Amino acid sequence: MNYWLMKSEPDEFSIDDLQLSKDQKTAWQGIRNYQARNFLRDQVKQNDLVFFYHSSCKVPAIVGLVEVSQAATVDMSAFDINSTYFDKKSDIANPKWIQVELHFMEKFNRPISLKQLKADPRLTSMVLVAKGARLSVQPVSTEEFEHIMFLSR
DNA sequence: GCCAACGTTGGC
DNA sequence: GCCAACGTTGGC
Repeated sequence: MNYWLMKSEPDEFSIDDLQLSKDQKTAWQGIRNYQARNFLRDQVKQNDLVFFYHSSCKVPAIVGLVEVSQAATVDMSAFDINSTYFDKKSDIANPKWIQVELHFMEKFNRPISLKQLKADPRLTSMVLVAKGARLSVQPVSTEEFEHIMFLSR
């Protein structure tokens, strides 16, 4: 079992959008960064737990917990010319981009802001708080996971 | 909206 | 394969 953090801009897709969706599941499409793609392809497994992070918004924060309901499959949005995630250099005979499926678990009563995460001495080695960390799919250690779950209660 | 940090592209 | 130029991310 591994733990992850995945970023989403709430204006695009928020934890509320996921909770209110029909089956509370979403295809996590549009990852167009190789490091993030490699995590999705090689390490993110079914039943892994994922912190849902809101980025590029008023209060950047971990806002909830989701579960990987399906491991890596091909992200077909790369071949959809009408998709915002269309990648004209992507070849359907040799798919490059990967998606997973996420399932809603909970929305935190107490979201944990980036400010709070940065200030916490137990979280100084989190990928998220590292300078210039832009990675949109990133690993979370067991210790970090448990501490953040504690903070959310 | 600014801009620092980072990733990608492409000329050489 | 280097690296300057460019594009993107994302906090502030």
